Amino acid sequence: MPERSTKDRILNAAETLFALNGASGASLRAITQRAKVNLAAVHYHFGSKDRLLEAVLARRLLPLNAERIRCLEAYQKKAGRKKVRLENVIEAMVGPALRLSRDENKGGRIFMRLLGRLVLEPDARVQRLLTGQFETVLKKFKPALTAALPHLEHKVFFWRLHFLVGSMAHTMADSERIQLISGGVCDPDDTEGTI
Amino acid sequence: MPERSTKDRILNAAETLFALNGASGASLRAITQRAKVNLAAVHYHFGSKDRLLEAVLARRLLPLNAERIRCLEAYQKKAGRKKVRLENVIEAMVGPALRLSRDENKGGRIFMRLLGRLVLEPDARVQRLLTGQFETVLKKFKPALTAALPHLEHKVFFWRLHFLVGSMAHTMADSERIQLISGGVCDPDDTEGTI
DNA sequence: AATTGATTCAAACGTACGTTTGAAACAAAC
DNA sequence: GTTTGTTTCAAACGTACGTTTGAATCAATT
Repeated sequence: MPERSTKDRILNAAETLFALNGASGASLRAITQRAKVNLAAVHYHFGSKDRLLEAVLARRLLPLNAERIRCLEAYQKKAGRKKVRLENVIEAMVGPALRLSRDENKGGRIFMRLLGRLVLEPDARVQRLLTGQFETVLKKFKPALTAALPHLEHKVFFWRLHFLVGSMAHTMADSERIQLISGGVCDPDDTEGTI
Repeated sequence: MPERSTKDRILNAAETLFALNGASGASLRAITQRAKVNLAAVHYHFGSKDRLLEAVLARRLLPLNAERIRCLEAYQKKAGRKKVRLENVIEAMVGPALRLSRDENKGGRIFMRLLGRLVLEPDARVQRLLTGQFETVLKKFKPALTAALPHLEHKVFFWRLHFLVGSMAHTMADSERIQLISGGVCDPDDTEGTI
């Protein structure tokens, strides 16, 4: 394997352990040990544990959300004056995330699992981090979505969105449980089936 | 207010703080302080923090699951040789939980929120605790459910169950987010609407 | 009043954590 | 070869946590 920089080794180890044990459950000592790096390196390169988590998120979330917006705008351009079809709006939203989650060498699955966990994380700073990231995307998508679903009440729309987020978070965070509960009938790695 | 026993005061404080801050995020010091009880009282009455969490869960989960099974069996008795209708099976599953969540003086809402959080909690012991409780219920409900949905593949069935659990967990744990994200259109306290 | 058992209390213990420190190792420029 | 700035390292610091301890308090019994 190619020797990566200290910074990247820390980011990768942190991503994995944050995903497995939660943000407060993964200690810097465990992370630096896994990354084969000195404990103080985290504070040298990132400043604190919180900022390390920020960096872990930003590394994947910034490109992901940029790609989502890029996709949506491509559909909007293609549609011209007409509204974008619902399935395309959804594709622009979910597609980039799924493509990332499949891109194993970019740590996709692990990151998705981390994301699912963090959505339910109690910590207030984590929540601010996430909603801040998501709000910019939501702002872009909301008009397109409401236009594509004119017959739907606002209320119903938001509830559906809410349930969808919950399902996604649960699916991403707990991909083992369904295997256990279903007695092995369902395969969480079957990404196509999941969609 | 009626002065309750030390044990109950601890259970109530623990339930609230576990729900607000997560199982590992709520310290015994914060719990005992809220309960106006000495720190050592937790270990005297419950033995350890883990067993305190168990007690918090058991206090509500045992009656809840018993009620679920009781409801289902009542429907089965009424149906005689015929199979129980799907909506009744679901009522037996979700109804008792919702009735509990509405029963404010039994701490329903708080406990539901705790439950939603714990489902996504990384900790392995917590998971074993929950799945252990849920399995007995699932065993009772599975035949009734598959009978009520004969046309559905096993695979699809379990996926739907999985998504449902995720939605419920998210809804129960994060009742504030939908208000924030919807700009106040959705009211998380509107239990009827939620169903 | 004395005894017993259950409960409460303040204080301490040991451990794990995030963070800080100051010196050592390293690399590049002169 | 010396200097300069960056990166690594072992060690320690302070804090918060779960847990333990042993004495004090309380309530009921004899």
